[in-house]
Amino acid sequence: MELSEKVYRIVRQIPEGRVLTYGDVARMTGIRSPRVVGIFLHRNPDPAKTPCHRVVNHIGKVSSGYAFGGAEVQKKKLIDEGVPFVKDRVNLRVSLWIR
DNA sequence: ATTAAGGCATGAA
DNA sequence: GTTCATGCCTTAA
Repeated sequence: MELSEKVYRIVRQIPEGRVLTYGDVARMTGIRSPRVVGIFLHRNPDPAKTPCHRVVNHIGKVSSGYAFGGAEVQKKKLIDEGVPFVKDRVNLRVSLWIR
């Protein structure tokens, strides 16, 4: 199985209103580099099954390039799901999905 | 089967 | 808050 599928699996398991960082996803998938995760999410995103909009960088800000249409959409979706945005940033302490 | 290139987030000072 | 440097995986020929 390609690691990319693993990444998507994890992302799919992210509950609504919660987010993860690329680094966390990388660790869960066993990838040694978080950048690969970002590449996967940007390259082969499955809009219907892969909520890549729930993946943000370790600062809580949405990463560059959004497969669904734009970072604004991603931000809006997150807010819509109940993720509090504070000045274009998410409170990872609160919204970060833990296991 | 191998080589080559591309593209992205993290950590530390 | 900023800047610098790094490694890794996928796809294509």
